[in-house]
Amino acid sequence: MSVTVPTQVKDPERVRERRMQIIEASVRLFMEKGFHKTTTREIAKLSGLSNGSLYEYVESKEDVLFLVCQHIHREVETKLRQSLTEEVNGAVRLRHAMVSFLHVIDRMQAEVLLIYQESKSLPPHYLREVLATEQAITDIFEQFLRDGQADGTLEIEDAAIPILAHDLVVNGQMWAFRRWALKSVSFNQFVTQQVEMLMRACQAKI
Amino acid sequence: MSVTVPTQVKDPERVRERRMQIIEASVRLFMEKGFHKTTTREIAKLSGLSNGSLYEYVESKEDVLFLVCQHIHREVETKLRQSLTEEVNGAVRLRHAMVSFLHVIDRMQAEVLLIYQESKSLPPHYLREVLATEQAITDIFEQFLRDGQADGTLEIEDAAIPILAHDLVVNGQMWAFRRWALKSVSFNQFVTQQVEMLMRACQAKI
Amino acid sequence: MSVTVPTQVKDPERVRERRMQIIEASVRLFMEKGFHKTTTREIAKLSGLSNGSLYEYVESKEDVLFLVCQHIHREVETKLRQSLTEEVNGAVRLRHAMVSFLHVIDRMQAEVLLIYQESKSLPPHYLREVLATEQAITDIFEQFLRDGQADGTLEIEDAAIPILAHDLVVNGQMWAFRRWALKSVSFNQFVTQQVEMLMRACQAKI
Amino acid sequence: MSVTVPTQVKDPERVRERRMQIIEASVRLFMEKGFHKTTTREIAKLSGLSNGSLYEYVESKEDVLFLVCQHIHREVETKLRQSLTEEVNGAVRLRHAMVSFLHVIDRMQAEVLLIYQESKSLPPHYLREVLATEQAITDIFEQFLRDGQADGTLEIEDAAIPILAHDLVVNGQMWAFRRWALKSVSFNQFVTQQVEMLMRACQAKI
DNA sequence: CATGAATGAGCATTCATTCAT
DNA sequence: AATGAATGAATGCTCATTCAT
Repeated sequence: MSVTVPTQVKDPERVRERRMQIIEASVRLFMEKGFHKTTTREIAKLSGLSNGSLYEYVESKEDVLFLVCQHIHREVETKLRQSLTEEVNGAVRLRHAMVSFLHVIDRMQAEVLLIYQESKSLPPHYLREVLATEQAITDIFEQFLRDGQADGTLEIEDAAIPILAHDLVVNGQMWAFRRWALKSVSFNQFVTQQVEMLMRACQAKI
Repeated sequence: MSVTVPTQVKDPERVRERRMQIIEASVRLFMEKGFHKTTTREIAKLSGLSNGSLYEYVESKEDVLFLVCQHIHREVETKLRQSLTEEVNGAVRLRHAMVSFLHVIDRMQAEVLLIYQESKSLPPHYLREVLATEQAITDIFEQFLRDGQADGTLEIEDAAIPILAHDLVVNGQMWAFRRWALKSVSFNQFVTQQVEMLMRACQAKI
Repeated sequence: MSVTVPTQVKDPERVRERRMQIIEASVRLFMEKGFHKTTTREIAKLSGLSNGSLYEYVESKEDVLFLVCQHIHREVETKLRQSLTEEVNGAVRLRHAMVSFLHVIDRMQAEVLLIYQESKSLPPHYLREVLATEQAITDIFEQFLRDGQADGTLEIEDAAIPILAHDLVVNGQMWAFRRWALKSVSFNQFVTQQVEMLMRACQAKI
Repeated sequence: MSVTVPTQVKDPERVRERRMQIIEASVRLFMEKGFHKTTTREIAKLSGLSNGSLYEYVESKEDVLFLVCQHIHREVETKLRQSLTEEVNGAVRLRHAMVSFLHVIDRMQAEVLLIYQESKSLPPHYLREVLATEQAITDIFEQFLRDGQADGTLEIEDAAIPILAHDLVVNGQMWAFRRWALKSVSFNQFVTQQVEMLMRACQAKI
């Protein structure tokens, strides 16, 4: 919401465009070699910008990392919210949300992993923002848990809700960051198992 | 198991000693500033070694990171195994294991976080080893799940077991890597909620 | 006199105006941070010009420095000449000139310092011009010394005159470039002492 | 006295040696092209050091400038003090000191000029030190002025003394920083004229 | 075995200047 | 005449690693 990356360039349209190039290039590079092993020269080159131009749209390499994290998070959040339907009751809504979430993560596996691995390299004020977004995603699930609790389709304690919300998110993101261990599990299996597991965990009345 | 870090020094006792110094220094430094922002000079200095000596016990900075990850993992695994009791049935054993695991993670929060954040910087052959240990820890839980399934105290499908084991591990480690979001949750609350949640998820008969 | 700074712009009035903006901005910036640490972007911005426009009125950053030095020198010379009165004899004229000069330097302390510190960064052909102006100022004093020598109110050798003239100028400028050491001396004290000292040095018959 | 430049190297003898190389190279380079236009690469190369080695003996380019200024000042002060003889009275001592000072400046013309032109680029804590040394040199003259005043060989007011001391120093350094204007004056002429002039200014009784 | 000085490739960033619009 | 985005060479500095002593 609040934090923005400064730029020397006045035309906001151009800034958006160029930053998109920068983000796309950086996502690829950071995935391949990580943030630290990627040089600003590589970013510039793959963005189709000159060394100097890169720094017209960004003030530091860390700005690039933030731009990337922010972009990914926005995409995750947007896609997640898009697929949220107005369902009959809390339990069903939660189940749908979880399924949607898993699909988003599957499609954005590499990006989710990137945030997991590199966001710690952000300077504090950017990190705060990224964590806030992470929390915002968690909040979505928290809401559904409360809904289900309220309409009686989920049987959970108040105290459990925030923790459960994090469990939901983390168990979903696991598909990205424990990929190495889940090679033999198909996505469909994963979805089924995780959803059923979580429904049991919340004692869902279907 | 297999992978070892080469050294120039013959006396294995001395190697063990010196590496312990290196590990202790590095854990502190990596926690404070991360792997990339820590210099080998700092590691040497805090280890009480000279720049050159460091490289007698290690061939690269990445060797140090591996030593650190390995050490932490060993400690986690040892502590976890120590606290595993021979309990009556699978469900109870699982519950105890989970509680123990959470205590280990609580005591080693920073170290667990370190592995989460830095292991990606390991060269492939070291990474493989670290992931293998991670899997070994997961396997412990998998075994208890199977035990419980076998003796009927847990009601779970075969296909769910590997995924559930990862859920258990990840939901525990969450205490370390989502610390920022769990500031208002006490450790006891966390333990209670997670354990109960997982028991429900496994449909444990007590 | 001779050297001029090239421009792309035809209308000389506009050139004068814009360059005045450039000079004013640059004086401030050079005083604050020095020539080398001031960027052309800063100059443009504070001048109210765009990056590109700056280069319509100037061909290089060094042109700006020259413009600044020239402007300051002109002001010094003008103010000095304005306050020169037609006095009875050489000694009195010299004394008046010195007093006037010291007042000019006091009022333009920062500017005088700027020339002292930055003119060395001028390209040779500009530097020559600046030194010529510096000499012109010295020449004013030289003339009064000769006048005094001629009318017998100063008792000095021919050979001493050029050196004495420089002494006068330098002992005056000292107020600017040794400010750090003269913190505890008031301007009036300084004037009195320097003037008396120089009168003695020239063996002035009042 | 107080301020020292940090180094990574432990052996103080080696530090002294290497820094001497650095100073000699830098003096040449700074004289030729000025501090800002000299690169650390050039300094390293001419010092016979590698890029990296330079930074074992120095922490920044500005450290080099300080080393250079300090070295020059030390040499000036040493040479000046060496040539100070214990003469009969204040006036004679002052005269001798002035002559010695002028010879030092003549021999170290370029170095004196360097300090005049570049010391402003020093970071504040170094600049303070350099100005302190400059003051120390001035103090030497101040002492002789006081001596002469005390023994009656100089007829000057108390208030005049600090200013006169600065005049002496500045009128001497003029030989270096107004060289361009004194091309036609021989050193001997300069010495004679300046010394006589200053003796008159102090109303010296021989 | 230990030391610590030396190395030099590598990196993020800056900035005077140009030029298409 | 004005604008401001683009350029890219240049620069100060870092740091993992080596190696002579």
